[in-house]
Amino acid sequence: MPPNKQYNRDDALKAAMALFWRQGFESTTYDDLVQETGASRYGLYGDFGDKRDLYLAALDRYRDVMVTALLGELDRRDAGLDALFAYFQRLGDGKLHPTRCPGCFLAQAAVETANHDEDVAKRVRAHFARQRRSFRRALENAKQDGSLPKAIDPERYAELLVALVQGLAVMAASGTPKKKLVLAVEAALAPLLEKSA
Amino acid sequence: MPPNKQYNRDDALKAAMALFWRQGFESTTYDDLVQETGASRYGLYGDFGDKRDLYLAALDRYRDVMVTALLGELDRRDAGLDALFAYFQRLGDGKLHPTRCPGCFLAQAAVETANHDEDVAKRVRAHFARQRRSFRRALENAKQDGSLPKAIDPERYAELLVALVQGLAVMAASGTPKKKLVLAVEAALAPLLEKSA
DNA sequence: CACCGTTCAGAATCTATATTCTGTATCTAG
DNA sequence: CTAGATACAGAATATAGATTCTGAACGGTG
Repeated sequence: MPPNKQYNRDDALKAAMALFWRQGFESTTYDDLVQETGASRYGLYGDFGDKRDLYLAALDRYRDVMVTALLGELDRRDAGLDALFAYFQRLGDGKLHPTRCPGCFLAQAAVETANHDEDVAKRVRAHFARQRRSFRRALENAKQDGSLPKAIDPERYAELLVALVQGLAVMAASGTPKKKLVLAVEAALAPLLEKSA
Repeated sequence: MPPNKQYNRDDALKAAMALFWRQGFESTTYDDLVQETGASRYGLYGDFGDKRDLYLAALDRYRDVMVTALLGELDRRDAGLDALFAYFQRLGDGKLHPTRCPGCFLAQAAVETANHDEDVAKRVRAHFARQRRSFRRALENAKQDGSLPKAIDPERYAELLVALVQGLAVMAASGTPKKKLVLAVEAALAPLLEKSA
């Protein structure tokens, strides 16, 4: 056919991301990727390099598109408790998952590949750090303006929220019903709402 | 050499568990297992069956030995807040990890293999349910005897703790320093200690 | 001391998979 | 309309890994 490509690089990357996300790195074959992306082997190798390169590109896309959308206003300097609540609202909505993949791609990468692959490990650490920073800043801003109960320590609590999000990802990935996940989130956010009496 | 086996079935299973735990299912080759267990291919196949069978046996051993030891008195009907705190103490100690594998084998299985393999998924679900039950019972017992702040809802909070533990596993597996994990635990347990004023 | 069953190390096999290669169709440019 | 470059599908290659098989070593038994 083609001096003009038959597939779109970004669409292919999106599809590859979804597939890696759903199946993990090792269980996904290059044939799977060719099929799922609708691209040609030739095109994929040309555009992205080998399987691992494509995986890294998929992780980066996840960070840039999915994580960024999820964090939303929580990424801003002036984010407060509202932004934090909105974040967990979005997390539950699942509207950000048009791909219908449960869990978090980066959490999966943390468990499956970060051990073997330093480039993956770097991305995972950076992701956790970003989350931690966002949560902590929101809590500290809230502390400043007095909307946070005295008992809450921003640094500690940010760490708890980071762990919570990874934990939710694990549970979601293995089919825990959403209702239970919502309970966990409620329990985690409740202490932030108490009267600072 | 041998009408008498040269290796011990239980030692081999222990070693296989540690290896799967460290590397995951797909990244672990049968040769790795032969080497690490010190067993012979012949013996391993004879005793356990194929790679997947051995993996399932390793998961079961993890449940029976590691998880059981970690839960400890928290598994008892009359466990209370003390038992809960002791549990998290042990979790941090790492004394239960002679294998020096960070994270939780079952959490890893949840992410890597539960999707593809219903037998793994069953074990993962059962594990979560067991944790959930233990946590919840301890919290409910505490509520009974008045040692739990009114604001805490046992069901919700148990769910949070389950998610927390999985999250800690993810973070530990990807090299988050222990200090941060301790902060998360402190944040999660603090609300259980407040004056029930 | 010979035999026998058991277990061993490692070779052989068979399959799956990543990666590269080939011939061909297609489009654009001149 | 032709040349040339591009991208395609799918074949060829190469490698890795799971599983099975083989000949030999060992210890018990008569």
